Amino acid sequence: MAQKIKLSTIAESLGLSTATISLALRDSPLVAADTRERIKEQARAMGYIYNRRAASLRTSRSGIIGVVVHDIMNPFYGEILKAIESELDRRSHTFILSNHYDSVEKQRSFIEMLLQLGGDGVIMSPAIGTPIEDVELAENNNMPAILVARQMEGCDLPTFRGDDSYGISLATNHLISLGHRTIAMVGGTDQTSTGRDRYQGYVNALRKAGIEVDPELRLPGPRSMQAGFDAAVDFLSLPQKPTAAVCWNDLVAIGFMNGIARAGLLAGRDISVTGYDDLEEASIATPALTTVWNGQEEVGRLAARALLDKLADSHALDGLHLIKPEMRIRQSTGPVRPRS
Amino acid sequence: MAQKIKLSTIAESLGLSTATISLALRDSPLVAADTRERIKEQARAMGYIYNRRAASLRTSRSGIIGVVVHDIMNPFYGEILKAIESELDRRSHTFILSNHYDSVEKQRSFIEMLLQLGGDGVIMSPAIGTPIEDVELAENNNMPAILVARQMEGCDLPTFRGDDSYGISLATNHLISLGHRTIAMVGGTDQTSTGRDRYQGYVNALRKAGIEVDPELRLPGPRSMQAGFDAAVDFLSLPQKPTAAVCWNDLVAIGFMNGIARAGLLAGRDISVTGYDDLEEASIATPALTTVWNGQEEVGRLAARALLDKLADSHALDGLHLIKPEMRIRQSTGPVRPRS
DNA sequence: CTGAAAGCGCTTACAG
DNA sequence: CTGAAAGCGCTTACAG
Repeated sequence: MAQKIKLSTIAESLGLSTATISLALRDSPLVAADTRERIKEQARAMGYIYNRRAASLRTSRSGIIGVVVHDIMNPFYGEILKAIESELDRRSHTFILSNHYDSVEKQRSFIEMLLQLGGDGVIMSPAIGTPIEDVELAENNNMPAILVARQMEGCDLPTFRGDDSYGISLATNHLISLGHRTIAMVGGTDQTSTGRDRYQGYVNALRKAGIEVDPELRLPGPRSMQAGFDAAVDFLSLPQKPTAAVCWNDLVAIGFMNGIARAGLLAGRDISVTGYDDLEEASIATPALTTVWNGQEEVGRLAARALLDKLADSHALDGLHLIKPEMRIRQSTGPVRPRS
Repeated sequence: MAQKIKLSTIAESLGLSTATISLALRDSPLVAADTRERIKEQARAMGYIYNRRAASLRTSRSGIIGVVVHDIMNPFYGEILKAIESELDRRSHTFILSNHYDSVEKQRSFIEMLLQLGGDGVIMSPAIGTPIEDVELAENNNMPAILVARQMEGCDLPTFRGDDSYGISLATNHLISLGHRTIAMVGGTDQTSTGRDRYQGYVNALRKAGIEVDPELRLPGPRSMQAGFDAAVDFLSLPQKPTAAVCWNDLVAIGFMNGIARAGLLAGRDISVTGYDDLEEASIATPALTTVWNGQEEVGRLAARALLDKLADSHALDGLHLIKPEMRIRQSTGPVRPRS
């Protein structure tokens, strides 16, 4: 390649100053329209590449937004990210993505890296055990943070997530209305706000229906397809012989349906199964999965907007914003059939 | 927050020069060990944040690597990304991710953005129709590019992908050895090198076995679960009544298995189905999917290493590097059973 | 409407 | 072993 083209290269070639070039390239009305055009044309012709680092050093705005979630390969987060992406894209922000895999260290080093890069803000689904100092690190260094999908105790940051307790009670009530009385809860953990809320929603729904809560019917575990698949074995050997399973999410539910299928059992006929999230895959699964729509796109979109609003420093929308989940009834649930 | 801490803030507080601080923080042996410790301690205490933009402006190295693929939500790319991530992480590079969704424009604006940010290099799975100029744009501006999963004609850049033609012939031969003679190919497009190679591999395997190739048995389409699901309907109404389907990838195959299940047909018993990629989900699917391991982790890891090597400018590994696929036989394929 | 000059926060020869 | 000074490529008051 030839020599590096910079503002001053263009300026010299046109007999103008760098100030004029800089203004013209950013469409400033301070530069005469025809001068502006001439400059832009020349920049194009010379293959000029705007140096954002230099600009950002000067303006202390980088146009970079960080996003860190548990695992981008999980379609639940994928759908949130997609919404964030399309929202940021239209406002020409760059977004930098990272997984934290629930490692607080990995998450912290991401935040530090983002600060070093001069990130304008960060959207995060906090890792389990995130100390409040880690989000304060961002905030204190002028990098506002927005939380998605998970909540943090004692933290007033704008937070967008589904109403898990309510959502899971929809699923539980649906099963109860089909006549199920022995209902297991498969997957999840008490270590996240989501986990606690979902279990609580399940418990509340049972109690309200006058069904005794049996802690042994809870099969906690990871939130993956593989985990659901594995849990099927434990489920089938429970002495209580549950007739239905409220699964933590769609991935667990799909894995679980595959798991019981290996034992010759069909979801919706032999065992009723509900998911959570309403991923694209839910309606394709066989049988089609009864699940709870959890508003991932909504969460992503609102979070991105909240951040951009905060950067444009309009009014801050601190605190929790709950998205109302909705039931999606399909084929994986049906009237109770006693298990032999 | 208080006032911004920079090198000079630390320097003044310690009565040293910024040069010494800068060197000490980067562990230069030019600074006495105890001075170095004192400086680091002070930096920590003051909450100093290294300004990478400033450093990068000076050194013209940013530590940023761009990665752009069709769709990060596709687990095939997800597995490649995971391998790249773990490889880059250990060398403390930041990676910026983007989807191009096969839009050449979106891909180009990503490359331009990366150049503006001073990206050190880019790993890409080129969008359909990517003009050679777009990768040259990167290369000419001193940002080396590495290709993964897809090849570009007339382009000698280091490229890492599976041997698609060979891999699909493994799947086809497996079906032929089970007695299948009427084998459909489901999903895929001629617009990518991968698509052409896979179709060719299928055609070659059939010819070698003396089976006539019937173009109507090809059902091209997108490479998603939904597409496989939809294709099942077309497949079942083919007058040739194929007994087996070579699917473009695991997603298509899983969707396809679900699709035929809706018609009461079981993969492996009624119709034999093969996938491609050997995603984590393949072994969990019911029936477990017979598929072809395509070395995603291998592709990601090698690509990341090749890029880092190129940046450290050791020997360049230009040209095509094929990963040898391997057959994974599970339950979704079985001996031919004539369809009524 | 355009230009001269300072400064963003680093790193790197060059001195000492 | 440490310091003074220039410079990376922009943008932004400030003049004119």
